[in-house]
Amino acid sequence: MSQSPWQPISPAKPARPSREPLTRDRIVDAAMGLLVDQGYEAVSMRKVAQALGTGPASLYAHVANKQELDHLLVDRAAQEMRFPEPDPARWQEQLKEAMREMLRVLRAYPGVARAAIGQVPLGERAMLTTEQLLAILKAGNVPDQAAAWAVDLIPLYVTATAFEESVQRAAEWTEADIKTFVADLRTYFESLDSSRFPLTVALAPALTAGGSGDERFEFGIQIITAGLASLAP
Amino acid sequence: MSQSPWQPISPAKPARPSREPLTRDRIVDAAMGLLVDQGYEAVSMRKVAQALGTGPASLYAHVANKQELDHLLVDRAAQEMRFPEPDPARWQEQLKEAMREMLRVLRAYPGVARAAIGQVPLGERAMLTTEQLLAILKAGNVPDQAAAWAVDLIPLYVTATAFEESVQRAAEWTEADIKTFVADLRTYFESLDSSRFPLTVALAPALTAGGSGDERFEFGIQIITAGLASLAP
DNA sequence: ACCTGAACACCGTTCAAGT
DNA sequence: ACCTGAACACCGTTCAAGT
Repeated sequence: MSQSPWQPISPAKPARPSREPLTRDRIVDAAMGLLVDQGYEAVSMRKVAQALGTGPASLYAHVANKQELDHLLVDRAAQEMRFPEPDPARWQEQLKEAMREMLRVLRAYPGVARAAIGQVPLGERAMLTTEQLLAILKAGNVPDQAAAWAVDLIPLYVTATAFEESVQRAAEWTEADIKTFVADLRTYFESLDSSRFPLTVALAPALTAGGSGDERFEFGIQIITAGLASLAP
Repeated sequence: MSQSPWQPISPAKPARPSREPLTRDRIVDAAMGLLVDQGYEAVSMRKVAQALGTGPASLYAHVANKQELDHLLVDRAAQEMRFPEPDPARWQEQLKEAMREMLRVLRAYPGVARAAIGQVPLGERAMLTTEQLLAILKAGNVPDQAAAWAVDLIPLYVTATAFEESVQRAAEWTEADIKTFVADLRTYFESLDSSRFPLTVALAPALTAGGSGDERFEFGIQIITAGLASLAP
């Protein structure tokens, strides 16, 4: 080492703001960091800029606007999804595995679902997930038009599910809070006027079952898979 | 007329703010008015207050917060939904009719879907729609647990669909803008590297078909109905 | 009890000015 | 070309003070 280790040649810097130039990637990194440990609400242009030691205006040289940043977050998450190799003999189970994988990643980044909802996924990585879903559907002989609409329906369902969960998470509910809420809800349903709400009263236990969300989700992907299978020759 | 027509007995008022007392209903009326002619983004506590000739703080005596106002808007819309009388012989078609009716109303109040997404519908009118959906499913002999989860899945799908549409509407796209966008999208899909995106390229026409949304929605409700039917004995 | 003005702690985005 | 400070036009919510 010919160079002094305790003092670089370039002039001293204000310690904090590492003077690496701003890039799209650094902005997305910072935004993802905020999202993971403070939730989607914390992902504002101002807070992202602050995390990078600069002002909000600086971001606009690299990102068109907040919406584009949202798109980039979704694409970053899509990157982590891993789908099975299409196998015609197992396509229905594989479709379910793919949907579970999508939900797994959306749960790992709570808040990404909020950025993704109602968004046409045109990022490169998001489009690769579409391609892979199409491959599984084609392996199952689902007709082209049905497959095309299915790759719209599937992310819509999975994202909406993750979004619902993230709303609860944002309220910082613990497992116990949810349990209490579900129990209260059941009592409330049972207490309704049974001449006006006969089925809500009678089905109160079923309506409040599957609180964790996993069973509900399994039901949903079962419905979608069975519905698609009914269209395959 | 014993009273001077040009000067009421009570002291002159600034013409605009009719001094009817604030009520929940008046607040929801004003919010709904804003939502209908300026979109969901215009529904802020401040703008609603302004429309009522008062300040934002005044609303908090009648409405807990913005979230509760959102719930009230959803319930107001739910009130307009009309469902068919359950008929065991026609339950599948009736279920589709019910979903079309839900979408019809959500489209009539563009923006309500944004307030409804990820929200457990606990308003009285919203719960009546749940009750009526349950009735149709029970007419079809769908098992209790499946029916219970279905009344979660169905509004989730319909609301997510309406939400997607409302995002486009909020961007103030005309019919022609959408046509152009879809055409560009198709060209884009076709131009992709077909070794990485073989199916996206091959299915480009199918992926961009059904731009109006009606065909896509019919596909979705067909999938859901068929999936549920597969669970009925 | 209901209403209000003013304040607090935030947003996204733009723009002229700097380097 | 990239970055910045300051400003613009907004948010939801709270609170002490009024009637």
